[in-house]
Amino acid sequence: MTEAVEKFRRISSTPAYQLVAEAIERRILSGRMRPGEPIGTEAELVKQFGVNRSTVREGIRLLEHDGIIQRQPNRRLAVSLPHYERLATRTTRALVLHEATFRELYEAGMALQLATIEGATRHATPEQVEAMQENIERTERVLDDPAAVAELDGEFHALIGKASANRVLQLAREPSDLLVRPTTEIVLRHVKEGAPRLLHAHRMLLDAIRRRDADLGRLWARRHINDWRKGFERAGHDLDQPIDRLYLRSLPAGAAAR
Amino acid sequence: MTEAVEKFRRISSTPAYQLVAEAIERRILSGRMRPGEPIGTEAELVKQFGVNRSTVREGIRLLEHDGIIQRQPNRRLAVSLPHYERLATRTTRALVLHEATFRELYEAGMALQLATIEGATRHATPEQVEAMQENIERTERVLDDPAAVAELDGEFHALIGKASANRVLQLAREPSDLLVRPTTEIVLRHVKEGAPRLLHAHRMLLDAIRRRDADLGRLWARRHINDWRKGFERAGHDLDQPIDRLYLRSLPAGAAAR
DNA sequence: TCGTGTCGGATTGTCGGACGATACGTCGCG
DNA sequence: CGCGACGTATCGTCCGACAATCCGACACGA
Repeated sequence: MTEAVEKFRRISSTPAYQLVAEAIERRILSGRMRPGEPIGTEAELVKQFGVNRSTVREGIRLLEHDGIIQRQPNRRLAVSLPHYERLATRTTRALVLHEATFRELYEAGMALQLATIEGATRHATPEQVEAMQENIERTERVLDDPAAVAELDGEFHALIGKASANRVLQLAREPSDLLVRPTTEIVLRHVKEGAPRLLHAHRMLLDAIRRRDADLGRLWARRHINDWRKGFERAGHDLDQPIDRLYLRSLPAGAAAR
Repeated sequence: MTEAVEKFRRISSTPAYQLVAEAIERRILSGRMRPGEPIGTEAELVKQFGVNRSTVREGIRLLEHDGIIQRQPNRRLAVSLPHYERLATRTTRALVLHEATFRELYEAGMALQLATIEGATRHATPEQVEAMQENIERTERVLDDPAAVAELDGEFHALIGKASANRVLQLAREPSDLLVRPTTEIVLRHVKEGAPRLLHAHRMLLDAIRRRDADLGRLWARRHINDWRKGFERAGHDLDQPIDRLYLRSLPAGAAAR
């Protein structure tokens, strides 16, 4: 089965606006430009690249959209660090479009949460512990309001994420988090004992972090997530259904390109 | 500490090109447009939105860049499913820019790999097992070529990822994978017994998948990753150094906007 | 001195129009 | 029937232009 003729790749020239974006991106990634450093104005880039302003603008938009460059209050362009949130939003959208199921979310979330809590038990700073404590106290005060509790639950897990001191993990975890959050409120609405159980789990997680007891942390993380799953099912949802519908209802209006 | 005056939010109007992007995105995410379905031509969108073509183009670029719309061979625009690779590339870049360390990569990678292999032991199809077997055989034949082995190692783990049948996990795992891959070659170059050990681990992982033995899979995944870490350190690298340098050397030329 | 109104330059967002290149469908010819 | 020429549609790129806004400078008055 020798090939008689050598095959050619599909020919395709890269459009100029992409070349512009790649050129700037390479310079940033190479470390030659640090965050905060200004990129030229559009007019300057036009001169440097020798293309039209429209072309430059299309190229810049891509990087701006990715968050690796940003407009300062001056309106001038500057290198910047991409925020996790933006990335997570993209990933979230992709998962919705691919119609990933809640079961996939549950299984992946479990693995990620366990690793996160373990990191948190090892690396949490006193300030972070303090913030979690404060979060718990606020939760106590709004225990009857599912939306507020769900909101604070999200915040609590974000705090644990930060405390894990592992950015790779955080970036991996955030999308699942974004997808779980909207359902938490739904679960709390259907399961009366949901909020107290959630609060108790948070207390135990914080306790584990304070004791720096990874096993205890994992135990309660597991329970906490299983609570969510049981509540989800008890609320009449099927774990094998795709994520989309429930998620979209709570998609913030301007979440798109932000 | 009551505030005397009520503060205003920072005022900011959304530019038209973003509104265009958001409008189209919402329609896609809502499910009203399915993948493959054509969006109008630029001229049509100009008429519908009542803005200039340049504006439409800037908006379209963003969605095109995200991979949720795509140009067909016709050059016409159509809704499409974002590919994991593209998302992973973004996340990867973000991690490099944030100067995440190899230790974070190692810890997160461990958690993700363990979960992935567990999923694979449960869900791998015969075809996927076959593909892994074939990958192992190819690896045997190029055992002296670090670059080739590293390449096949990446492929092997991608196969396991697919076999896990968990897209959330896959999306979470891919960025770490992309970052680990370049270092594998470096490790193999410095550690003579690296390639055979890697091959053996792959064999054992495949064996575990065949037996559907999750514990065995986890065991070998753990060993496999620890091998990588030890090799990494033995090659003279510090686990606490940021990822950038090593990564960028192997960044493909056109990886940027692709 | 400090706050305020004004002005001009710089920059961006948006616009309208234009051209060449390419993909596709059609049609006529052999 | 096969095949090449031709016209149309669409995109990538370019050009020039204008209003809105931001910034800095400057003068003015309390």
